[in-house]
Amino acid sequence: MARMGPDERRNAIVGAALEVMVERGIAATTVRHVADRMGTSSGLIHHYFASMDELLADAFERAASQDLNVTREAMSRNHTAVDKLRTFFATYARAEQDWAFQLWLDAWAEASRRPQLRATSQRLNIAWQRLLAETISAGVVSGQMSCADPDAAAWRILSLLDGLALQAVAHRGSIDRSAVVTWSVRHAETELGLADGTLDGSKSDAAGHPLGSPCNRSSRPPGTPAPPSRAHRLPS
Amino acid sequence: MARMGPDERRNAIVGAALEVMVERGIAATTVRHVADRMGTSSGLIHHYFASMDELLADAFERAASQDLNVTREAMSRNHTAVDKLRTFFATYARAEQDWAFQLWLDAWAEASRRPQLRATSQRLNIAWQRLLAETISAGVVSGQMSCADPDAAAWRILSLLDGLALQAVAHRGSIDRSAVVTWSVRHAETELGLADGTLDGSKSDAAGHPLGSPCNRSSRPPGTPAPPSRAHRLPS
DNA sequence: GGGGTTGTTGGACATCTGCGCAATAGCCTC
DNA sequence: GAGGCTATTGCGCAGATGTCCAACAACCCC
Repeated sequence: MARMGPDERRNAIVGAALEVMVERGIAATTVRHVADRMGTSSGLIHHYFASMDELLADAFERAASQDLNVTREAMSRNHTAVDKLRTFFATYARAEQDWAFQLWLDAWAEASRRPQLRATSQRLNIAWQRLLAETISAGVVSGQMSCADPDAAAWRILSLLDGLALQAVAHRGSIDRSAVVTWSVRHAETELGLADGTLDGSKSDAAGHPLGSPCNRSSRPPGTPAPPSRAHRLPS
Repeated sequence: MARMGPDERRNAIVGAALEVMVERGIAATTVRHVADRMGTSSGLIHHYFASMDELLADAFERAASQDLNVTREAMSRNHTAVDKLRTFFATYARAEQDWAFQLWLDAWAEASRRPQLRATSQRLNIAWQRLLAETISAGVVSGQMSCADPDAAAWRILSLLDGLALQAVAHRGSIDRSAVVTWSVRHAETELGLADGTLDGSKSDAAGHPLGSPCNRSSRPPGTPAPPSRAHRLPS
């Protein structure tokens, strides 16, 4: 209906697609659902996106890169590698927000059959790993931590986090949710030669950024005005 | 065409479904594909399975429980907990066979929207964890290894394995395939207070079962006569 | 061999899929 | 206000989807 400029419209489409993807899953998201969500025709979507794969990849990128940027920015406010790592675990969203991590699950599964989505999810996964690896490297240089292979350690820390979150999200009840982060933190401490408790979230002595809760990023699915409405669509 | 008894036919359907699931992914498997694969009509499938969810769950169960049983059986041929663990890593298939692990990826992603599939994948995931946990417990009792919480350690070891395999399968090239098992083994050794190299696969001193390669289970997708054909359908 | 049981067929049903295209409607410039 | 640019429509296309059901055919028992 409302006539928009190309950038604005593209943005609106990506936003609507993201909402649908959160509700129905990446695999079940269709052009018509996205169009209905925006209140426009389905032809419009194909005017801006050459294929469904491209749209899904762009929408996933928005959700995932936003999470990454929030964490990256929060970490940049810390000065020492240990503080940065503590912030990393404190702001790590995937493990805490089902809708965001379910998106990752969908992306990993779909990756083998949607080239553009795979490229995006791989790029972002590597970005997460590099963020960790660079922090670890800095910590080694500064002498705060010890690690023979920061690159490998980063993959292990991230993979344990993902593997545990996977169980918590896909199989509710198998693993206590708090254990996902607790265990990952403990593993990181061991891996990096840090004393037990060094990376625990409670002692957030970093700069005075107002992190009320451990989850500081967009705590609701995109476009969802209030949490209750999501409970309808995604009954736990 | 050929008239079969109920058990035989149900079995044939599950087998055909599994082939299609491996080729096209769980989400893209349809009744007609399965029927075509068997050379029968599509109506026949619904005569034996009330819904698609039920069929997918049964087929996934066959693939996953077979892998579990092979590993369990191989481990039972060892006498010490350390030997059992070594066999566990040596026969762990998910990390090595893309088609099997891709099935797990699909199942985890689909779990939130297919109740029966979720129940099955959760049950089997827990079975894997218990297999590990019980072995660790036995090792602690025998004094071979030390571990304050075998149950939690089992989840961590399994999750790191899954998290690493996830990257190797979904994002080919991110992680060296051999690192998936190597890193997991090292982590398990640290977690259980074992000396480095204790769980390495090369020193397979167990009973004389003919394990030519580290992968001892069904090394090809179900129903696939030769590996080359899979390369066509699942280009790496 | 006849009759009943039951595995199997093949298509109907309504709905959905990604994609493309002519026609339309809104906005900006002159 | 006229003209042109372009965002947007609305439907068509060819095919796929899960589910259901009356009809058919193969088998076994009597």
